[in-house]
Amino acid sequence: MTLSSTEKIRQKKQRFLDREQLIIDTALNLLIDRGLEKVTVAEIASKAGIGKGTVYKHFESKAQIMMRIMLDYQRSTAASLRVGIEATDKGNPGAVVKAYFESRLANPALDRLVQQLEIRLEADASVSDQMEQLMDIRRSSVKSINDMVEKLISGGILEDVPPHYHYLACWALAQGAVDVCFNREFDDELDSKKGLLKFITDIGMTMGNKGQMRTKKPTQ
Amino acid sequence: MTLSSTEKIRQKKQRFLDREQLIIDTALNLLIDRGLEKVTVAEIASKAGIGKGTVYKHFESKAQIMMRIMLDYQRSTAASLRVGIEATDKGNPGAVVKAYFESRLANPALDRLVQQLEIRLEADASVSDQMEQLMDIRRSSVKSINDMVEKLISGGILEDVPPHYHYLACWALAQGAVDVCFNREFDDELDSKKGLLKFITDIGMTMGNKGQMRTKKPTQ
Amino acid sequence: MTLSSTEKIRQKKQRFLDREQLIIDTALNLLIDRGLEKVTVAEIASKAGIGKGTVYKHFESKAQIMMRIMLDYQRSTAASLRVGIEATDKGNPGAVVKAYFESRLANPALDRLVQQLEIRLEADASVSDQMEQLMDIRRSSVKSINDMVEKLISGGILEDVPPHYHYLACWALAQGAVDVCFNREFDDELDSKKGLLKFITDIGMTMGNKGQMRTKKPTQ
Amino acid sequence: MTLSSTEKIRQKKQRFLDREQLIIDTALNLLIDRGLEKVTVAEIASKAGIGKGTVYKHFESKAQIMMRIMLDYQRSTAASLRVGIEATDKGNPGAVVKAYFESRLANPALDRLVQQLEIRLEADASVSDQMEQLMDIRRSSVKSINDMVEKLISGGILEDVPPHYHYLACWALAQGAVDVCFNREFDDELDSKKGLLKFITDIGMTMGNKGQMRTKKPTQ
DNA sequence: TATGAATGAGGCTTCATTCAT
DNA sequence: AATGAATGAAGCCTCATTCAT
Repeated sequence: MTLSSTEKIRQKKQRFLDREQLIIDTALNLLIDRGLEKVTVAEIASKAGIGKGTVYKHFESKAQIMMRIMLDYQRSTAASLRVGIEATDKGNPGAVVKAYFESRLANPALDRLVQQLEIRLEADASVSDQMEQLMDIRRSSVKSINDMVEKLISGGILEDVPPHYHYLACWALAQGAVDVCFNREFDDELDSKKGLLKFITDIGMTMGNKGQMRTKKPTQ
Repeated sequence: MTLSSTEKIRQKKQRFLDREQLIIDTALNLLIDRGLEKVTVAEIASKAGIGKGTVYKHFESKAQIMMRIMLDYQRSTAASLRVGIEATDKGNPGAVVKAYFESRLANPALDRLVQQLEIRLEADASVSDQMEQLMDIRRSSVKSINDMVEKLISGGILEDVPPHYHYLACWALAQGAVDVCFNREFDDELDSKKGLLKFITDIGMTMGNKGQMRTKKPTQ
Repeated sequence: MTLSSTEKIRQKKQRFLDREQLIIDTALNLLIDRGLEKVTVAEIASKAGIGKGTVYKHFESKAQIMMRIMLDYQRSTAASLRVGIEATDKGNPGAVVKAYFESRLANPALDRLVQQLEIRLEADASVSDQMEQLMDIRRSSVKSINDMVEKLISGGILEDVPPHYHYLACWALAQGAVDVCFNREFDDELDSKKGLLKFITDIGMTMGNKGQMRTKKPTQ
Repeated sequence: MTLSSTEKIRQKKQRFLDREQLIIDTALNLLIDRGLEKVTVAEIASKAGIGKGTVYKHFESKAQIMMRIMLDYQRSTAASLRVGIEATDKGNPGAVVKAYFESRLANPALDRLVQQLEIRLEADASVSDQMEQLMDIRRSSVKSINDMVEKLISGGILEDVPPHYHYLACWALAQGAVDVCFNREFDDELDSKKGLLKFITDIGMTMGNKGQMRTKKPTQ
């Protein structure tokens, strides 16, 4: 049973792409396990079972591998968000926030890694193009959220503060929720962990909601 | 007017300690300005106006300098916290949280740096002793907080969930608040920045308070 | 109209040879344009529109490609020289020198490249066989020239110094003329360039002539 | 017998500079012996008996070492030339040319190496500053020569062609003379070598002279 | 005591060559 | 026969740390 020539070529291409994904996955695992600055290209290659040179057939540099991880993650987060926004549009006001928290908390280690990567690559001119792409995706997500927030403010559901306050407060809490997973006081059993994250997510979903909080200004 | 021998020795010690502080301060500034992985010992020495070898008279290694920055910061945060706890004991329930947020948001760049440093040094055996010290300080702070939270729960002020939920939620939000300062969507004018941080701090101070939120469970 | 089997094979061989020439030509252009050490086999293949593996069907190594360029050039120079020698034999004493200069100055970039290649490959054992071939061609040329020079010395036309002095002086000047084309002080207009090269060639044609030079302009 | 502190510091600086010269010398020898592309920084360090890192205390990069060799050589050639120009000014018309040939032929291997280096570094942006310096020195030399040539043309000593023809022709012949030393037909005994180089130098000193050359032997 | 020159392990990247398809 | 993905030796350079002065 022979394969056609085009079929063979397709298979080859697929193997090539698979290998690319293998590199990403291996790099991702190593970066999460051993920390941003401890992982070398040689190690990625060796753990992926390929030669060092092969890595450079797929990526121009170590920075590009990292950048790719960031972009993949940003795209996946943005997609989750879009689903959440659609659900909110259909009348479920908490859906965006929930989607947002869920997508970020689905793999806290990855989320945290991506934060580290962003700090690391921020000033790296060699990936500025991809960084710009990433910012584009993010800006587009943020815009969708802000549009939605404005609607919810108009609808009297959210407190009337500058719309991005809501987004950024939510971002901040999610960020903190991610980090809390790595807090050393938090080596608890899984149940407790889930409970806490739900506790925090609930805060995220209600904070800024009109009426429910701040019946009294408690500060100062 | 000659100085006594002991006085001379005291002066010498003081100069030595001043120099040590100079190294710490210089390292701190460089680490904040140029990022964790870009700063070399040579640079610290040069910017501090001393020789590289001198740095090693004060610190065994680069990691020890970083560790020292962490310890200093942890101690200062713990002190602020103690003040807050005392105020809360005297009947101002929000004071701890406020103190906590204020101490962490007083210098977000430093707070963030210390987070980075912790990740960086977590697995570094050469500083495990100091890391243990740091954890001791932290555990002690956490214990004080949890004690207080338990009182507030008993007093019906805070929601009755495992006490450390309150602490960790608060920690998470503060963490997020720190990070939000470096969010690229957040290059706003100062006023807006202050407003947002107050918005977030207020959330921190009310979240978990009984009665005010969660009159309806909004999730699932 | 079907082709005979031998015809098909001939065509195939021709295509193979064409491809070989294509590789040589592409390599040559790249080497001249971008410099000896900047050109990679991958680049040659890509610019020639063939696969990297194919290059290795034609040449055992990168060094062999370079060697081939040298041999081709040496053969072509030797041929020009033979023509010049014949003309000199027929009574035109300047013809050899003129032919020699013209063949080397016809493409100074190529001549210079070949010099670079020779330095590069001199000690490369993997091409010592071909290098020996090249030396054979060269030795044969030199012998012809020396024979001729001896006749011209006997005939009282050239100064009576060891015959190879004349050849080597001529070689030196030609070498210099080639290099002068790349001298940075020499970014002149074309006219000036031509004038200078003629000036130098004239020197080459008269130098070592007995008694006097240039009482009459001897060229064209 | 103790040394003063300043004296100690001076010694230290001197040792540092000596080491720098050692690196240059070692690099020079290796480059000449084994060819431009075969020499690695590790090798230079090892042959100089120092660590690899030490090389980088003295030079920013391998290219800077090469550049330094070029600059040193250019400066030394320029100095020889100045002496020759002064002698010519004092009434010895051949002195410049003689000085020029002698300085270039004093160490043909070095001269040739510098030519190779120039080709290699021409397009290297990382040394463009030093390359500019080098060109400045060279331009200054060329200007002095052209001034002198103009005087000699006015004085009826040199043929009336564009002044830089004389310089470039001379340059070309010197270049060729250098290369001839490495010509494989030229593995002669030393005497023959000297004779040939004198033959060529004489050509250099008479070429372009008005009326006639070599009615008298003009050298030495 | 303070210094900074010296060190070399270790990181990233390139590229000639091989070989399975 | 043609291809190009895979390989890994080898090169350049950085920087934490040491140690002689």
